[in-house]
Amino acid sequence: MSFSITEENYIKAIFHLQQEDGTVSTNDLSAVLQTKPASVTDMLKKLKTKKLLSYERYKGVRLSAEGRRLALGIVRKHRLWEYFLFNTLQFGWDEVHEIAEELEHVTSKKLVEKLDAFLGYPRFDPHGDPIPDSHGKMTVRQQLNLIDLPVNKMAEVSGVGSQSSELLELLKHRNISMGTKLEVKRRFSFDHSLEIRIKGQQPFIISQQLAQALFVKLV
Amino acid sequence: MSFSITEENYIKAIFHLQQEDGTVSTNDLSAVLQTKPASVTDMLKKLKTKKLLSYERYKGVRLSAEGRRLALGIVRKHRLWEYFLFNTLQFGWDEVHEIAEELEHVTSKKLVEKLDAFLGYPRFDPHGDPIPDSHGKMTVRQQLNLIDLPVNKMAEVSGVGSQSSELLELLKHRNISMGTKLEVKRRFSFDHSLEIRIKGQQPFIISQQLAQALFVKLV
DNA sequence: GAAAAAATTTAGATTTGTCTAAAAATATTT
DNA sequence: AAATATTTTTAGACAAATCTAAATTTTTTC
Ligand SMILES: [Mn+2]
Ligand SMILES: [Mn+2]
Ligand SMILES: [Mn+2]
Ligand SMILES: [Mn+2]
Repeated sequence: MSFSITEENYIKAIFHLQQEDGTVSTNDLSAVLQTKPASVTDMLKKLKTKKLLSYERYKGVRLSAEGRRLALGIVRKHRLWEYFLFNTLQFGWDEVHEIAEELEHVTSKKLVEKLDAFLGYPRFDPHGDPIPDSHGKMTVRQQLNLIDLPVNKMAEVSGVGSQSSELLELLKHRNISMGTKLEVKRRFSFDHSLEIRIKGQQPFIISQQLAQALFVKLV
Repeated sequence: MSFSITEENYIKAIFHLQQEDGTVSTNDLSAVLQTKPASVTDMLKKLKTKKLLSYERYKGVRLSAEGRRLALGIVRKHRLWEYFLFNTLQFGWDEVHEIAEELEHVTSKKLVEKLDAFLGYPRFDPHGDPIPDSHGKMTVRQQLNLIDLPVNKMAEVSGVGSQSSELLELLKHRNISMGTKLEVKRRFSFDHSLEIRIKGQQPFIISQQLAQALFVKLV
């Protein structure tokens, strides 16, 4: 069976929302996909008949095993293309997501496998998110929210919590990117801001919001 | 203004048919695009209102300057992706066209330019067809149909007249590919077959049909 | 230059994915 | 537990791209 780009976008959105919530509501989907709730309801009925998810009126939705498999395939393509755009074509962090949003729908299975091989079977995309392998398995990275990093422990930036261009703009300005080594020097309880020091630079202060959007792993 | 994948496929098909004919008929388009003539008529009316072509009932169709510009952009993307698939990802000759048929619709302008730079600004795709540059200009290669190559003149394969998998299968079997150096040793008027010799191999005979599907340039 | 054949267009219907407005179900307050 | 608010679904409509069947125009044949 094959699926339209629209159907694929729904399945991927449900997959991501499910990570947080378990079951996914019509309104959440409508917000993420920028469509009206009525349209979401129609599509859910359709995807149910295609056995990609379980759905009962007013009860929310969950992917079936088949739906999950499909979602993982799309996420795999999305993240592999992001890796390609960032590492091979030198795109910026903030530019890759939007383009991958289209590339993820290219259907050739063989293309995905060849691209994966060409890139050297990368395990994480430019935002630090894991890339599912051809069986849908992904490495779970034990990463820590920067806000929880103990003082004076050296750590390395390994992920971001959002791909908004606003966040990525700030990170560029602050000179923080994937792999940046840093430690927390001090915590200010007034506004929960943090003083951090990037290896080899002067310390500076970042907001609570920024710290919550960054993930690190100890080194 | 932006265009749907369907609209882009129509514009590209008209562009290719125009190369041969000048003006393009509804039936020709319907054959190439595998749709009914009635559907083609509907789309032509629509593309006319978008100023991509000139069209009058029963008179056939021609791209406008704007339509031509769009077509060249799509052809550029198609052939760059084919080059990428063939040279970077090691796909076979016969596999790249179908995949490029999808990739050509990815919208990012910056992606095309970065891809072009990464590939080293190639001028010909894996089938020997010229790749338009970012201004829509393409190198016209002075190539010769193999059927017209004089006897005992060394030449190099530079293009194929079709991308059917049947042709490409035969070429693979016969060990002929882009850049193969060969000469015509003899011509048989009975069936217009040719005896050719690939540099460093024993001579063998190819059919008229095959010779007509191959383009060469003198070396 | 009619008549017949072929090409093309029109009319009306269908599928997909969307929308608005209104109704129904569920959740939250008081 | 009623009243109110929120969420979700239904009903009916619409644009895009397609189709079939019938009508029209152009081209070819006699
Ligand atoms: Mn997408
Ligand atoms: Mn990502
Ligand atoms: Mn295409
Ligand atoms: Mn080609």
